[in-house]
Amino acid sequence: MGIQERKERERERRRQQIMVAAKRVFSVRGYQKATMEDIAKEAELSPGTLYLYFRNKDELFSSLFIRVLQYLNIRLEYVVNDETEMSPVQKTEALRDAMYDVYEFDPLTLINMFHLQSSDILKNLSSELLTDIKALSRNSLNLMSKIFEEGIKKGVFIDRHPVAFADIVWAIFSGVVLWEESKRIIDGEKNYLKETLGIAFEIFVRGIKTDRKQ
Amino acid sequence: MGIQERKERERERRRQQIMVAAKRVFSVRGYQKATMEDIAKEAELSPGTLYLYFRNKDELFSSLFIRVLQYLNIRLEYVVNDETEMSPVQKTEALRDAMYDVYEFDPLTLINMFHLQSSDILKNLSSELLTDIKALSRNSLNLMSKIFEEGIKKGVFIDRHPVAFADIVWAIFSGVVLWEESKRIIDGEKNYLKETLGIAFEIFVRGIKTDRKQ
Amino acid sequence: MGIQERKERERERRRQQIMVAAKRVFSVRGYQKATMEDIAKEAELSPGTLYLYFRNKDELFSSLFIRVLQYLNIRLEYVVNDETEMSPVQKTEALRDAMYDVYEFDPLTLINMFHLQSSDILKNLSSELLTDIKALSRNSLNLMSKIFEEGIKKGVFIDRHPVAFADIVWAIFSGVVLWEESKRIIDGEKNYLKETLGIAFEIFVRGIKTDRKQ
Amino acid sequence: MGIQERKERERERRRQQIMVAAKRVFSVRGYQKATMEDIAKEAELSPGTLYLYFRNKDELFSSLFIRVLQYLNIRLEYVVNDETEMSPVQKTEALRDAMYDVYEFDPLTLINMFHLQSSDILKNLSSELLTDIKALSRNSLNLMSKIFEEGIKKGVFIDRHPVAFADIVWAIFSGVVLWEESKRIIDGEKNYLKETLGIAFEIFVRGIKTDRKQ
DNA sequence: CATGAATGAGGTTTCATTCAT
DNA sequence: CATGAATGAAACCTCATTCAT
Repeated sequence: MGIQERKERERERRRQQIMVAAKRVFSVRGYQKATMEDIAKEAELSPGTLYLYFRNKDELFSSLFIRVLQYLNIRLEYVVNDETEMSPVQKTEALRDAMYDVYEFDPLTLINMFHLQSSDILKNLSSELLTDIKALSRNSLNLMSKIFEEGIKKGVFIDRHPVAFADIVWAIFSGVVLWEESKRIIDGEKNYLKETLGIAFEIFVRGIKTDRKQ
Repeated sequence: MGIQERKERERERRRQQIMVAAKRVFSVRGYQKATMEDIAKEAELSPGTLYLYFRNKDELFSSLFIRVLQYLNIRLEYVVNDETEMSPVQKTEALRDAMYDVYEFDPLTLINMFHLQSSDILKNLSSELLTDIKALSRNSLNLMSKIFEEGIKKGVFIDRHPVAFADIVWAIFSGVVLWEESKRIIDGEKNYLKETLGIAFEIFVRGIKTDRKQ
Repeated sequence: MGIQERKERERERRRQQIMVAAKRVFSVRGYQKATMEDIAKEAELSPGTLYLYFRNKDELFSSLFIRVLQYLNIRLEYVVNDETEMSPVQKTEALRDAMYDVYEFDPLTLINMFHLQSSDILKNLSSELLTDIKALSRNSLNLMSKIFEEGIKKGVFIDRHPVAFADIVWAIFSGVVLWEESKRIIDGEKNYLKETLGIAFEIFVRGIKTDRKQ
Repeated sequence: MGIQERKERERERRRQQIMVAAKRVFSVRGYQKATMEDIAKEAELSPGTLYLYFRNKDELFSSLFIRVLQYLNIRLEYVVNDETEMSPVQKTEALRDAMYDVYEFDPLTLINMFHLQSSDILKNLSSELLTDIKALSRNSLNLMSKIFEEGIKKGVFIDRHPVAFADIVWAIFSGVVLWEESKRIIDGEKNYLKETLGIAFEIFVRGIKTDRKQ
């Protein structure tokens, strides 16, 4: 391992350290209320150091999205490229589980993604980051739609454009997550994400099957 | 009408005037970027006056939710208490249209409702307001679940707890709105909310019907 | 005096109060080392208040120039439009005295005007302010050149373009001021501006006269 | 050459290397906007290394003045000790050309010299550096005044104290440079330094000659 | 009741300087 | 000697909120 490479690795480690701290702070405080000083303190670094690794607060925030989207893509690819001869319906179940794991991987960053105020944030991103986010988003949509495409081809799912299905899955997922979270906030109750997501997916799959009896 | 009452009425009028202005400003700017001065200017009042009607910015913001929830309840009651002998499936279609109108009534306040940063906001609410929000939310859930209850009773929908269905409808709705909005933000494209919402509802209803042929 | 007018007057008074404070602080500290908080403290106001009257630090700084340039123009017009039948040479003496008074009016703001770092500042000005500064600068050049134009017409001064003369007067003036000031800084000695300026002007006028004997 | 001496020489080379880089960076960016990191990068060194050769940013900045003043002195000595029997008036022309070359040698450091904000800088200098600057300044004044002294002795120039003349030459020079620069900044036009300086000197020389016809 | 000028705490970001390697 | 990552003080500016009129 060259000295160059070691440095690069060290640098990456620091980035991760900061992102982990940022994730925690943003999760607890939300984007606006989280201060760079909070994050620095959480990372046990000085505020100035953060700026050696991230151009500004927006960019630090956004880089967290990338992590989640990357994880999502990995999980989806795993489902799509499955070698074990899963049926289309089984694949939707695997999809559901993948979505659930994505949520568990980083619940609060994910929620922040749906955060509309991010519109302001997105505008200020370096085009580099924005391009990455777009690419990852599109890729995950494409992967999901492949699942439905296959089901349609095999005559198991009704014949609608698979991307529309993928959109709806995304929407259901977002909706369940947000709805559960918002109930949790208002009521202080624990959430039933797994259960609700399960039912929602079941209903969805029932709705797109060509024949009721499996 | 007593003098007391007239005063109260006048006061309410002012509150509404401010809320209308606030809605416009929050919609365009988002919660954080909207300043109290912006809102005051929009309402053609002075900043100080706002504080005579709302304790602080959070409370003003939150009171907008009430408006949306009230509108939602009115629309739902209309569907539930329908006298025209609509079938359960027709009622779900009416429900879909109601949801769509709710979105149109005040798209951005609604989106902000799903806004997790509001978690900070919700914590700072007067318990009075919070109680109102909770009550209205529950009421709308109950109204929705009545539609499904009826469908289940009539054997048209599968036999699951109607509140679960209502939750899912809420989730689909939230998800479609947010997903469409976020795509609109990222791509700068126009949104297809109506279309996507239509397909999602259709799939949902297909999924909960006991038999394919109506 | 209408209420509108009184308010406007009050507002102008505050602006002046801030500018006076700013002038003092910039003079002592220089542009970069002077902080808005320093100025606020000097004006016995809070930092935020400064921003109600000036968009930002640059604009506050630049507005001081306007004051000096306005004073310069007043003095120059007085010399140019003189009714007392001064000879061209006498007018150059009046010009010299005017320049000297301009320096006394606000020595340090004037010095800051020659401040090259202001190049950065000038770029950030509102075009409104920049336009004012340009206009005032040009006007003072024009006024000065009128003095020389008259002398040339009367055959008292050699026939060169009067604006060139005006430029040189400005340059001599700037040069004397800066040179005196820099000597003062390095040596801690008192300055001899009046004397040096007097000699410089005398030499200048001798140099442009068509004939030694007046 | 002892090992001690070689080290010293090596050290001096490094200092020069840094100063050359600093000159370039200060020229482009101005004192405040130039960062130590910029300079380090330009010198292909690390920021820390700069501090092994210069106590701080101010001292690095000021050491540039020395270079300019040294060059000025070399040029002036060349004019004063001329062997080619130049007349006093010709010497003033040579002086003018020398001043012009000084400006070309390092325009922006020179301008920064007139920069009053440097007052803050000068205060923080090591007395060693300050002494050097003073000595070089005085020396150049003395050299210039010798030119005028000779002219006075020969009856070509009027009988005033030669140092006063030297002061005025310095002032005219400073003034022209700054005035030209500030016009360039405001108008974005190219500068006419050579031309303006030429006219100013011509007028100056005309003004101190005892007789119009040479 | 209404005003709106003033407040001042607090946020983001920069950069001269240090010090462990 | 040289490095360069890290520091942290300090600057500018915003804006929710107050209070004298």
